[in-house]
Amino acid sequence: MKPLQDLGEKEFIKNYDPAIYERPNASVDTVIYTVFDRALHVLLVRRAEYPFKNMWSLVGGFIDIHRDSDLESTAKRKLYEKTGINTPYLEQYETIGSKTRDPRYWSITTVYFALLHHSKVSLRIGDDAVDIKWMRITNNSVPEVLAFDHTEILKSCCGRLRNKVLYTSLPLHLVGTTFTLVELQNVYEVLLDETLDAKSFRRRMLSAGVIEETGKMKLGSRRPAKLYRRVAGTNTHFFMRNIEASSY
Amino acid sequence: MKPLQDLGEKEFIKNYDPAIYERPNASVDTVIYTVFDRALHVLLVRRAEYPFKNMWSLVGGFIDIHRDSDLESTAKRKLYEKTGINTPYLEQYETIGSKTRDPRYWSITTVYFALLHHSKVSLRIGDDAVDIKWMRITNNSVPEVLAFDHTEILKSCCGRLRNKVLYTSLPLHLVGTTFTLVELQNVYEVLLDETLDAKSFRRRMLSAGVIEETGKMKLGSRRPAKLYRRVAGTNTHFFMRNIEASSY
DNA sequence: TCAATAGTGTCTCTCAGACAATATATC
DNA sequence: GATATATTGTCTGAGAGACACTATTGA
Repeated sequence: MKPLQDLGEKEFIKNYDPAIYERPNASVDTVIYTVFDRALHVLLVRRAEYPFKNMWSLVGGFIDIHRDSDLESTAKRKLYEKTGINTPYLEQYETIGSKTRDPRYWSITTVYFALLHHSKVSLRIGDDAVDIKWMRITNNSVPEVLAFDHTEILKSCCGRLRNKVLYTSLPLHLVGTTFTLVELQNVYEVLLDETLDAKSFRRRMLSAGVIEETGKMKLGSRRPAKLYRRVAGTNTHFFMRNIEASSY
Repeated sequence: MKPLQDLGEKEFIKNYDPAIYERPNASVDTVIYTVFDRALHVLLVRRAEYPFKNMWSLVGGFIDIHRDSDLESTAKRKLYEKTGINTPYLEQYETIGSKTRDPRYWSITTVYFALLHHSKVSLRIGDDAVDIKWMRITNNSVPEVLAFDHTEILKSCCGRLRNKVLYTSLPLHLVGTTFTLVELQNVYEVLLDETLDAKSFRRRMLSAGVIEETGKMKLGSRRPAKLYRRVAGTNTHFFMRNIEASSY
């Protein structure tokens, strides 16, 4: 006869009652970025309920252990509810967990950030919010006090984004499916809050092998500009050298 | 009289019963790295209980909402239990959460990695393990199947470490409090699995301003070598250019 | 033809790689 | 002095910045 302390794995799991331990509450928040009007914007919702009722917060919510198969599913579900977008660029940023960040309980949130082109978005308020808006972020400062620790999270996440722009092709996800190099450069400039040299910028992007000509031109300004697209199947490019931003 | 649906924040929180929602179970795992015998090593413990009883796993455990004030506290507590070290270099790597990664429940784990010099460590088995060991990692391959999804986590974490070594001064946390440049170079070489040019390496490290001479020498080989230390109060240095590893 | 915007030519600078050369200890 | 290890000198090359220059359109 097996001793009690060695019931075997299946038996152990069957008898395991998770409710006997007090556990933190887990949620997911996503910093949804887009660029328009020559500025970085973040999607915020105004909370419908306590705590922090009526305050603006990041887009997020609890993990629904029946609907969500993994963490990213939670992020995508909430993001889809608010924007109607299914497959944005989504990257896990960090996880914050502490006894004090939520007045109700020991709380964990895993923060993602999403990059998307605003043209694809149709904003929906949903049932956990009373309002939704794009908040303009200027000079890396967040002009509004958000619910929970979201102000802090947003600030550090913007720092991370800004930093990654120095050595990656991430901003490709903030322009449309086709774009001119000037448009792409503008996005880089907005994120870095700094003007870039056109020649260096184009050399860098074109030699990275992440974009290709569509053969079409964008008209409407003076000289028409070549339209590019992302090369299908390429991942984010990591440059060997940073953009040497003057203010760093 | 206030309507029921607007009791106010304090009242709302007082009446909030977290147990009515089914929640994921949250834990923290830490990939504890050190370098000796010209190889990267990771600390593993052999699990005392189901699930995955007797299998090797990363150092980790549940968040104790009464003892741990935040996520990093959990990581530090478990790390201290196993190594006796209080203040290693600790960096959050990623958070994995899914319905399937733990056979018992929807499970989340936040993964940290720690860098330390093995001389400071005194291994202790603790009460959730039956054994503990440094596992040698060769050529970025993990030679053992670990509990849960820890094999996968360890592999990707090693990739991240290796990558960060190309553009940061992280390996400073893998050498002793004083060290020679040759020792530091050796650690870089082990992590990158590649020999580096001494002149380039020294130029890079010395111009970064993160190390300083102690004035002492390390004897014992042929020509004595200058001993350096980390400059107090400096953070990890991010180089503007990567080490141009030949195999990438 | 002019103004505006797109796009190029080309010089310099910095820092990584390559590798020969030098320095300082023990034997 | 021979040898092993630490450390330096210096040339080359890639890719970033600077900036003047050319190209292509609409008005």
